Amino acid sequence: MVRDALSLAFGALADPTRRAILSRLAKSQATVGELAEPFDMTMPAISNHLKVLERAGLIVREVDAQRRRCSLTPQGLTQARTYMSEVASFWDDSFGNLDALLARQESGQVEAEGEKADGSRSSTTRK
Amino acid sequence: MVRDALSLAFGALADPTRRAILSRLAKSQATVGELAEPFDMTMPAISNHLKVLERAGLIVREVDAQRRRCSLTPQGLTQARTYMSEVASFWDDSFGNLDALLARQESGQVEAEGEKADGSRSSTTRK
DNA sequence: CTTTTATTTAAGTATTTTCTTATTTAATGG
DNA sequence: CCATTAAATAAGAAAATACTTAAATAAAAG
Repeated sequence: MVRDALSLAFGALADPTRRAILSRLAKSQATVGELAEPFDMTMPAISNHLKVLERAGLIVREVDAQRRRCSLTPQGLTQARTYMSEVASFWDDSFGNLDALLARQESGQVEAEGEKADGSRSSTTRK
Repeated sequence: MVRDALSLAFGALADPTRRAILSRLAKSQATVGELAEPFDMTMPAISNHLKVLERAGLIVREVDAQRRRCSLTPQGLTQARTYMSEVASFWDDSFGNLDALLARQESGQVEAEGEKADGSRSSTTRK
């Protein structure tokens, strides 16, 4: 039940409503009500999405009288991007040249393959 | 039930076992059995994780006799990284760097405001 | 052929997630 | 004070996840 930070961040990003909220917040901060407005969803549902985003370190909420002003925070996103760069370094030049990767992909070139795995025993059922 | 590509990718990344599998595959491709080996989990469980990673466009499986050789594929990861860069552009490089934001946040100043949402009736219950 | 190896599919269950409606908290404004 | 506004919490239901064991498939090896 105590998920690690990366799982929380990626889990939070795995939902279109939450991503839309983040995109909205990338433009400017907003109150809960303002964030809820575009969605056909009740406030408690949005409130819960915001809780998920907050626990993931993607947003922060500051109290302003009876409103909660939400804004983006770098933490969660930074960690997540770092992890992805590590995995992507397999293709990705020297550790993080996204543009180069995008260019390669657009031109349909996918490279990779090459190294062989070592030998190892297998487990069919339980361990 | 038909999730969008980004949700599939982030959802796939939101699990430590699957991330470990990806990290392993970033070193070299491997068979299902080899991938299962480090985990205290049955083969069907791993098989399902691989299915999730495949549907997310993070890995591909090629048949080699009775084994399935798994390797990373850029698609899913690239899309996910692109999305994150967009959100992160709020702070990030070109659009005002991270340090600037941190400074702004530490000093309690949160910028933004400015645009007003249009006439928005609040919805306490349903919409 | 029959057995072994590698992996998937099927079926069932426990847990988590994502919504809902109803209620509560708490600050503002008359 | 009392009504309104803004949001969170509670309780509960439906669906999705992440496992399990058992059985099926399919190629390789004897």
